[in-house]
Amino acid sequence: MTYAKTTAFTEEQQQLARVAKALAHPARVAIIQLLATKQTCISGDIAAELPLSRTTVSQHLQELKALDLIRGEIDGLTVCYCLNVELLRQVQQQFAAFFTASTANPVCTPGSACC
Amino acid sequence: MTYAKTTAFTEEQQQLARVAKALAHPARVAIIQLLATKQTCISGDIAAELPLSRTTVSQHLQELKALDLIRGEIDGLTVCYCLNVELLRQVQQQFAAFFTASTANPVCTPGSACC
DNA sequence: GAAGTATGTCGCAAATATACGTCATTGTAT
DNA sequence: ATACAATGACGTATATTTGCGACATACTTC
Repeated sequence: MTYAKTTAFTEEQQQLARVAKALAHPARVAIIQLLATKQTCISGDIAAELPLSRTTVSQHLQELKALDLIRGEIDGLTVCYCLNVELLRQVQQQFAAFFTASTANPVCTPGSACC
Repeated sequence: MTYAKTTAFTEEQQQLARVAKALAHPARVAIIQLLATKQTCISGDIAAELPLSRTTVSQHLQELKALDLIRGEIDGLTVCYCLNVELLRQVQQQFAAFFTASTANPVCTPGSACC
């Protein structure tokens, strides 16, 4: 052990990674885009639009719901899923802050003096 | 087989998911943050700051490099990793567009008439 | 050239993600 | 009540990710 491992990951890093993981599958990206544009957001309708089986889509819905990015409302026999717009805006801020911090003041770029 | 699977995932959805997957691990988030702030970006130094073994960090570096989010320059015995700021800005735009489209005009929110 | 250092690749084990069929539950309609 | 529809939970098979030690390579230094 030539190296000392001093710091663990910050809560901020874990939070960003958690949300990124939720978006790390095309189906979940598609689900959010669907919910943003469709008037109806019934579970079965969502599944019908995706090239995956209904149960698989249901799983993806549960993952998004577990992070509270979407909410599900039971309406009789069907379930209506909606975007948690408020949380999505917060997440957007987090990503924006992360990217801005990463690109704002590049001290080390290819060819620069740092290396 | 009650459902017809008409559409596959768009290239846009896959691209966003690909980048999101790169950010879906705290170590990779931490690496990007490190590269953004440190003057030096030598592989070994990066590994020393993370609570992971050197080989594991090397793997995460390769993953980021595969997406061209970071670049590696061999400088004699050491390797200097730098952010691809240009690409990061593009990615930031992609995420911003995605989130904005998702939150801009919420037709279906909990309690609304859509369900 | 011999010794030492920095790095990436390889192989492996464990954990996690993905996809889907089957089933149980719950509500609707006849 | 009986039959049917929509949904999520469960089990399972396969694929991918994660983490790491051992090794190979390449460069530096003596």
